Amino acid sequence: MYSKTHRQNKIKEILRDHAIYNQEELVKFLSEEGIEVTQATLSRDFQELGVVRTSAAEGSRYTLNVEEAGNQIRKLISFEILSVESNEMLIIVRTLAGRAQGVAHYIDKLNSKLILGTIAGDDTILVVPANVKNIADIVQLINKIMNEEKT
Amino acid sequence: MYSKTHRQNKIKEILRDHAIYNQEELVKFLSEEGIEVTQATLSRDFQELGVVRTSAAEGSRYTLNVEEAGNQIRKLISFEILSVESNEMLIIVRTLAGRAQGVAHYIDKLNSKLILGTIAGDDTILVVPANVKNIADIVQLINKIMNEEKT
DNA sequence: TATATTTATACAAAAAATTGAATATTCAAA
DNA sequence: TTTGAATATTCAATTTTTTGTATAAATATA
Repeated sequence: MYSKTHRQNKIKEILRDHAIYNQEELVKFLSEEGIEVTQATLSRDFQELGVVRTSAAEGSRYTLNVEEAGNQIRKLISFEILSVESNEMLIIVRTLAGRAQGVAHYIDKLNSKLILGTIAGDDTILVVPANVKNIADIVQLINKIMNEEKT
Repeated sequence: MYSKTHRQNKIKEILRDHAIYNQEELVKFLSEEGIEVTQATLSRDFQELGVVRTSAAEGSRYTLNVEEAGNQIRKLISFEILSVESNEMLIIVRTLAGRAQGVAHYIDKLNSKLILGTIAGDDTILVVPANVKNIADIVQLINKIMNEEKT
C-alpha cells in the first residue's frame, strides 16, 4: 500500500518533470508508478496541493503554485506557532526555531487592515498593529489561525 | 469542540509557562481552559510532542524537547520544497513563497560536509557545494528529504 | 522490599479522513 | 449556442485516527 503523502509527493514530482495537461493523463502516469487512483481523487489532491493551470503555448498545463499551497500551509502554521502575546504596544509571536520568516510571510499575506506590518527574526515575530486598539483583535486573529481546523 | 492541534498547542504553552510535574496535573490545567481530556491521551500527546522529563531541584518536571521539535520540522520540509535543480556550479531549491528561509535553515543544520553554505530569498535557495563534484550527491540528499514519509 | 503513585498500552468505540462510483458542473472547441 | 471533454462534487463505503476505559508496567516513596 501507499500513503496519501507518498502519492502527493509523486504528484509534485511528476508535475515538476512532465507537462501534464489533464487529470486522466496523470492517472496513467501514477499507474505506471504503481499508484492506482481515480480522477476524482486527483481533483481533490490538486486542490490540497495548490496545483494551478498555467497557460502555455501548447495549451494549459498543471503546475505547482508558489503562492498558494491550498490549505497545506495553514497546517504548517499551526505547528510552527508556539505562542502569541502582547502588551499595550505590540504583539509578539513565538515560533519554532528558524520558522519565524515563514509564519510572518503568511501573516503578511492575510492583508489584514488591523496589521501595519511584521518583522521576523529566527523564532520571533514582531507584529505591529495599525492601531493599538486592534491588538486584542489581532491576537484573536492569530489564535484563530493556530487553532483552525482545515476548511 | 476543540481540535487535537489546538490541545497540543495549549499543552506546549502550558509546559513553557508552568512547572508541570505529572500528567494528572496537566489534566486539571487543561480542564480550566475548557479542554477535557484523560491522562491516557496526554501520555500519547507527550510522545508525539517530544515532551521529556527534566530533573530539577523540586523534582522532575515535563518540558518540551528541542531536539524532538526538530524532528517535527522535518515533516514540514517536504511540503515546502517544490523543486531541486542544478547546473555545473550550484544548486537551486525552489520553495513555497516565504518558506525559503526556513528550509535553508534546516539544510544548514544538517551540517553536511558536502555543503559550503546557503543563501535564501523568499522562495529560492542557493546551495553552494563545498566542491562541484558534490552537486549530484547534494541534489540526491535534498530529494531524499523531500520524499521522506511521515513516521 | 513493599506500597503507592504515575505512566504507558491493549482493546474497543467513536469520530474523522479518504476514496471511488456516479453524476453535476464547468470549460473549450466548433 | 451546442456538443464533447475535463473537472468538481455528492453520496456511501471503507479505512484510519483519535480517544477513553481498564489495566499493565514503570517509577518513586516509605
